[in-house]
Amino acid sequence: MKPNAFPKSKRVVSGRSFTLALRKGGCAADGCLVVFAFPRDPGGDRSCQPRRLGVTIPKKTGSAVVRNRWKRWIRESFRTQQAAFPVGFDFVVRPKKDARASWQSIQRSLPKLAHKAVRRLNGQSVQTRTR
RNA sequence: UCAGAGGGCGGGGCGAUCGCUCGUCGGUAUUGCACCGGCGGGAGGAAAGUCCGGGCUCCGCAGGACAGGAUGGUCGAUAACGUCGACCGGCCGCGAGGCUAGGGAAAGUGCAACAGAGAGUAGACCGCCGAACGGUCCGCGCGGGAUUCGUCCCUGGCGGAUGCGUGGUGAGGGUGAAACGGUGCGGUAAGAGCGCACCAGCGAUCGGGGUGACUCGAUCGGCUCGGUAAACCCCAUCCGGAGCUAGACCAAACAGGGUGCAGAAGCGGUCCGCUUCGCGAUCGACACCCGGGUAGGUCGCAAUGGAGGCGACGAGCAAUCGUCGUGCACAGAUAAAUGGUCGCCACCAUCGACGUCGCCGGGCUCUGGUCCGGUGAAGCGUUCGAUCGGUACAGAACCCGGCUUACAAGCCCUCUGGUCGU
RNA sequence: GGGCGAUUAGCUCAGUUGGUUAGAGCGCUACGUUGACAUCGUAGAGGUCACAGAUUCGAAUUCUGUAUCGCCCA
Repeated sequence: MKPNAFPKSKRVVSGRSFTLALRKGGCAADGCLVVFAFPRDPGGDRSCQPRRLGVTIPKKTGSAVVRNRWKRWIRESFRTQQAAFPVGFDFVVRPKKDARASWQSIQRSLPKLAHKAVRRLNGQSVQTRTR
């Protein structure tokens, strides 16, 4: 497989995965994006499962054209920098409320937020285990 | 050249690279999913709003009526429409043209604030009038009575004055969005369609034109009979309901039901048996089947298809229709494809050159020009260059016909009015 | 995709057979009361009735279109 390809296996497809990530996943945000991370299969070997991306854009963001632009920019920046993301996680990305889309800011903050979300998820799970 | 009216086109292009989606062919793999490569297709004029009308699908349905909703000049077009075309009437504009829910108010009910005298078979505030009735005053004369013979009183009559009361009036003033036709003459106490003439409007009849809305003309009539139906309402016409998440099919897992004959082997639970072994019964596990149908999937869903486009011919004023031709185009996602980056070009804007043009000044020439300088926001350009400049509105989700709304820059056609020149 | 509803002062709401100058409460401003504040009293400001067009003599109200917001079904 080509390194920069983005087929369906790298996308979050089912509604259940979305709700899982949004409910139980680790969350990180900055001025323009919110990223949720959730491990794909906690029991299995993580390193051989690809990272997956899901984008959710609420209708309040704007017209269909604006929403399409958000989604395409997010997808594109994931596709071009996917090596920089942690392996074996689902990432669900959502635009921050009232944020204005911009190609540069998305590209900059997406991998950073992904790492941050994973870190928070790990800390959270450690806490629940000790409890 | 300025101002304007109507209509149409158009919706940036090419390339590189990294990606997405569908189809197809080949390969890896092969139960399948998947991956790789080649080729081909991949947003719009509004895809939008969901305001109408259809197709299609399911449900309901003997027929009709009521309720409710929609439409509303006429004729036509159409699968249908609240759409389109032509025409008629009304209003606006000098005009080209524009707007028009434009049936019925002499079926019925209702409404009209404030102002005003009065708001619907209305009404007398100011004003005008003094005809009629009453009152008061004056004059005249008749009759009766009294008498001091001067005259006085009473009764009713005639004439005049007054405008006090009862009244007449709808012409004038004033109010209002709206006040029951207009002008003139007659008429009258003053006036008034009270009468007459003409005009406006309404109705009826007759005649001409038109399929029709309607229109033109003549005669007669009552004399005027208002506005609002996007107030209730009446009339005519139309409408069964829901919608592709319609609907059809396949179908894990879990639970349920059924079958597993005879013999043999054999796992677990329970029962028979005092216990063990053994034997037997039964349930489960197991295998197969059944209906319902969840997760999920397939079809619906895309060209032997569509009320498609284009061209020719024909019919029609036109909307549109008919015939023939035409590989001319047509995407199909489903957490939802059509994108990111870069380069070149195009167009626009701004700025600067250059050219041209106008104006001013000067020189030469000697009246035709030419040269130099200055000047120009709101002059021009088949010129050149620059800019981290700008290039709209907007994204298919079953499909069509319309309507409405949004829209950068650019382009084209026809027509009207004015100004200037010839 | 389909079906409903709303928009009036800074905020929450009234406002019906269409009628003069659109109201109420809270808030705001000023003055008074107090040594000062709260409370209280008096006065005042603040409105393109979401926008545009139409009907009407007259529209917040009726009709049509547009915009924004909200709800329901799945």
